[in-house]
Amino acid sequence: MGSHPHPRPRSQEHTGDLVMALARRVRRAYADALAEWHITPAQSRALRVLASRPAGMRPSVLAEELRIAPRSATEVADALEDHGWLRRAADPSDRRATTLTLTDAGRDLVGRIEQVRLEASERVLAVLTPAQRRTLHEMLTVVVGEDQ
Amino acid sequence: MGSHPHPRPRSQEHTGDLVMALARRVRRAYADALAEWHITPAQSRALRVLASRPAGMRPSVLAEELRIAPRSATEVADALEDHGWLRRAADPSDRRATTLTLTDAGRDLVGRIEQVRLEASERVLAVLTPAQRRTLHEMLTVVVGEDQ
DNA sequence: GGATGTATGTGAGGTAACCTCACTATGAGG
DNA sequence: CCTCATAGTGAGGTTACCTCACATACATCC
Repeated sequence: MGSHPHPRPRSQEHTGDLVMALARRVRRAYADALAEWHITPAQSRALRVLASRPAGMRPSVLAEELRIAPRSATEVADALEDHGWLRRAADPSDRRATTLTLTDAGRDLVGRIEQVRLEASERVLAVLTPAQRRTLHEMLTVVVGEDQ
Repeated sequence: MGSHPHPRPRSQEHTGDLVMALARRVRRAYADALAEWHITPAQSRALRVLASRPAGMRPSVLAEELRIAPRSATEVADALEDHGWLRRAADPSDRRATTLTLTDAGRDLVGRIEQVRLEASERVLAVLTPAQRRTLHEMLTVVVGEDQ
């Protein structure tokens, strides 16, 4: 079962399908890169969100950022707290609320994750010339750019 | 809470992240397009695989194509059969085996799905010029092209 | 300064789409 | 014919999400 026995034509697929296929490849590369820390993609996304914003984020805001239900953000925060990458604290201004803050270990991890993700991304796109990579990056920025 | 209060810079994200962001958008567009038939993405992928190959495919081959466990292919086939889009039959040459064949309704559905998927894909990429879309398509073909 | 209504985070429990393991029925080779 | 491999599937587990209900706390209006 070593090599696939069907060199199927990719050319009939439309662009959206190619995007999905490439994304699958990138996702796999990312997952491999994250495996050493036993971190899931959702958790790494949460770490990045937390690092990109002032400390003391609320779980509900995290949920909104990750586009998941508030209840699910609690679970992601649980996991990160178990790993010691995040600390919960009471919000002094609202005693119902909790604040989420990265620990030093967590902040450190975000940097290292970003590095291996970047490398994984570059590995996937290595067949393109540098000029093509720039063009691709620009076009994707345009398409993804208009918010929402 | 209507519009997002943070026009965050996308420019710091690397290309792999942009690919993932675009894929999320395409996936959502596809899912919306498929909603009217109550079909999941996995089921639509299965339909396409079945349509792209001679009739009488084995569940194990379907599993391999979809890169899921054989047991999971059984479940996908169950769902498609429940919808009336697929028929199971005994394989005359091997009485352990089952063959999967699209019904007329199933084959018809594949065509209509392909149409709405194409439209969804084009809608997402509409901000690009036709020339840019061609370039993007070519580059993605190259990147995705080398099999495996 | 209570009553009323709303917002926050989380416990409890559900679901979809995958998984592994074990089993039955069948096929293939010595 | 005895052994071993293979095909499909039942049983049950896992993961990452979900909804609903609830305790607590804030906000407002009389």
